[in-house]
Amino acid sequence: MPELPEVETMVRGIRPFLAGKKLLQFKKCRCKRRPIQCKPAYPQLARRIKGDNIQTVSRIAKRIIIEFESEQLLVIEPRMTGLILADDPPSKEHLRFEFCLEGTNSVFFWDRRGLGTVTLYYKEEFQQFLDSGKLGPDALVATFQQLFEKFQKTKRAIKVVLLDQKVIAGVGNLYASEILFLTKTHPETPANQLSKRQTTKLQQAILNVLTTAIKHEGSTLSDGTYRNVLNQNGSYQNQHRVYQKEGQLCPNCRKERILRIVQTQRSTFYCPNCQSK
DNA sequence: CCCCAGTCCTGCGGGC
DNA sequence: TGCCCGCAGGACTGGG
Repeated sequence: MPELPEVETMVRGIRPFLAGKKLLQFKKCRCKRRPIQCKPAYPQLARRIKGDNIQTVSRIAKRIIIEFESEQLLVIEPRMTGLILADDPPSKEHLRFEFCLEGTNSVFFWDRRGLGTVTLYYKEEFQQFLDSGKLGPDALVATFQQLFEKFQKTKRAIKVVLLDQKVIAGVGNLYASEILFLTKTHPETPANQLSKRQTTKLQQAILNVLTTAIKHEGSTLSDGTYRNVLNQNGSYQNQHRVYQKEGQLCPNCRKERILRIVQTQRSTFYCPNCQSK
């Protein structure tokens, strides 16, 4: 499940294949399944970028941003199982789109569950979206002050708040548990009960966990879905301390076992000893 | 406005 | 052995 580190790894991987290249065609693959959500609808979307030159490839939170010379932005959200591949895809069955490029290999968007989305914006239109506040600050640049102000405004559990993309954008279910373990914070702690000192620690842990995960090219879980653009596994799953470790001894205190609870229909993992209320 | 349950989707694994 | 059901969760929708 691509979160910020996995999407960052994808972006770094496809940049050499896409930046500075002419997009001959953005081709929809023959796929019998329900098509990926596309705005504007295909083929209008493809028509607007056919023959356009790709200038930059970047990332905001869990979104991939491909900027064209025409000042349009193609924004890809991989969501649960979407992958960008510069290699042969794992199965043709779930191929969704092909970037047909001039003088180089194709790049593919592959998505098993098909929950991903593709949206084409005009530059100013995307800026309006960013200004609307629907997306909070990117997790790698969010400041202590931004976090503390938003935490103060809600008594929702901190784990739930970390997943709220309006508060901080880029953290997903996996990294939220890992981050709270590092700061020894109970996941059910009301956000407005976090002190300035605890919030400072949390902000540092967010940076620490996400940048370390980027260095390890993200996490490939047991379902094996996430791969980098060359179809290789990430390795941060080997550094996981609590995520999917229910029943195992806590790697910190080595006394208690990791618990799993459900918060807003999502699993949370924590150590009841290290992360006491 | 705030918050949460439901929804989309497919593949896997447990239980019978 | 094979079928069925529940579960995985990112982000959006609707309703209390």
